[in-house]
Amino acid sequence: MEHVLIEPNPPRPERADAARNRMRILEAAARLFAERDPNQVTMDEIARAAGVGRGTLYRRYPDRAAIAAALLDEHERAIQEELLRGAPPLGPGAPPADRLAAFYGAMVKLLEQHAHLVLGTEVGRSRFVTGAYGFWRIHVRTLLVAAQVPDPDRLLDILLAPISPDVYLQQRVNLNYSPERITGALSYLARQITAAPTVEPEP
Amino acid sequence: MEHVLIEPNPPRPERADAARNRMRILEAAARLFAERDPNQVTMDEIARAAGVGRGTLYRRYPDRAAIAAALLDEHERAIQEELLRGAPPLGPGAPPADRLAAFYGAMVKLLEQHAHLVLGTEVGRSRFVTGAYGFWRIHVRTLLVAAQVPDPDRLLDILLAPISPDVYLQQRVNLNYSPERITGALSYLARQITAAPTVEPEP
DNA sequence: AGCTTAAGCGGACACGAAGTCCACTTAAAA
DNA sequence: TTTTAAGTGGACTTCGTGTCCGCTTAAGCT
Repeated sequence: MEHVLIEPNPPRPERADAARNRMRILEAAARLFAERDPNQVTMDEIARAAGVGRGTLYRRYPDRAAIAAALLDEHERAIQEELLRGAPPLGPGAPPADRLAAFYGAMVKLLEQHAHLVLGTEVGRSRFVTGAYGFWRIHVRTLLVAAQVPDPDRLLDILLAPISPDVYLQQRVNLNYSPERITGALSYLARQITAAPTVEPEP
Repeated sequence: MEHVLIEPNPPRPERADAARNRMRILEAAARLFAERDPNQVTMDEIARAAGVGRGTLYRRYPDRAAIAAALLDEHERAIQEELLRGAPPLGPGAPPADRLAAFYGAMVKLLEQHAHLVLGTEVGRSRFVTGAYGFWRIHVRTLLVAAQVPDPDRLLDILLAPISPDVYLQQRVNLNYSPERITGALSYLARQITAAPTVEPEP
């Protein structure tokens, strides 16, 4: 007996018109998201801007968040690649404190360009279930372990909280802080958190 | 010439039926918010649960956020009072590191009881424009100044980010961390951030 | 007590967005 | 060319929001 088929559902290649429409949708959505608060952009608008029917849009993307996630995907992948195999201090080789600071720097750069999009991906509590969030989490964990921070797990979500899109926009837009200033603050946080503990942990 | 009237609009006392309905609304909303995700509770539901018409509800509260804010108000006031005039380490008198840790502890306690409500107050980016947020901000600033942290302002929103309701619920519900563990992590953060800087600031 | 007035009330209504459904079209394999 | 099913698009249903306006009633005045 021979297993010719291993994949449970052999994925048919995408049809030509489907691919064309997918591109149209992504382009139209990118444009709309850029010029306005993504959460105010309606699915209908995106469909019309893409020259596509509602049904077509919903076929692939169940909501705005899915579209924003698709648009964000490549940028996030690029950073993930650099974290794993790029040059220090972002990639391996530098001390944990420097790498953590560099990670924050990369996230600020990402947010500076695409904060709208990241905000657009947030539907309810969705941020934490994204694949990307899990990746950042693991990365930070590795760095904290390397820095010998006690009980690193409890700190992960706390350290990722400041790079949520709304906190970033609060600092950037409402308070008019420069990206450099925010990066500086996060570097400070990175160094202080990876420094030797000031008090002994409970016995 | 004598100023008899200083207040520009002498506020008439609330009418009896109005007061009664306000209480009904608050009670009904508290119940609904407690048993379900506040953002899924509709204004119409609240009105019906309170035995009140839609118009009556909208007269006082323009949206869910306003109701949640009203419900939260007293609790937040209580904490603010303690921060200003309570016993150390929450109130004045203790070292800044301890006070910051105590502040985090108080916020965890608040979130533990009313995370739903705090979540309910969030409509769009509203969190940062609340009066309470401004208060926490000033308080933390005072502590950082006392601890001689360099350029404290840049750190304020970063240090408040971990006590946003969604980050708290992510740790508490999704990850099943105990409140004590979260408090512990935040205490660690408080101590490390107020400790002497590990590297010199830029010249 | 009766009268007056405006705050308060509540339900009907208009509007807009979400999401579904299904008959038609068309790419691509046979 | 025929076949087939993926793909399309727009009409339709459902649901929540917020407003509007005629009626009710608390409370001040005489």
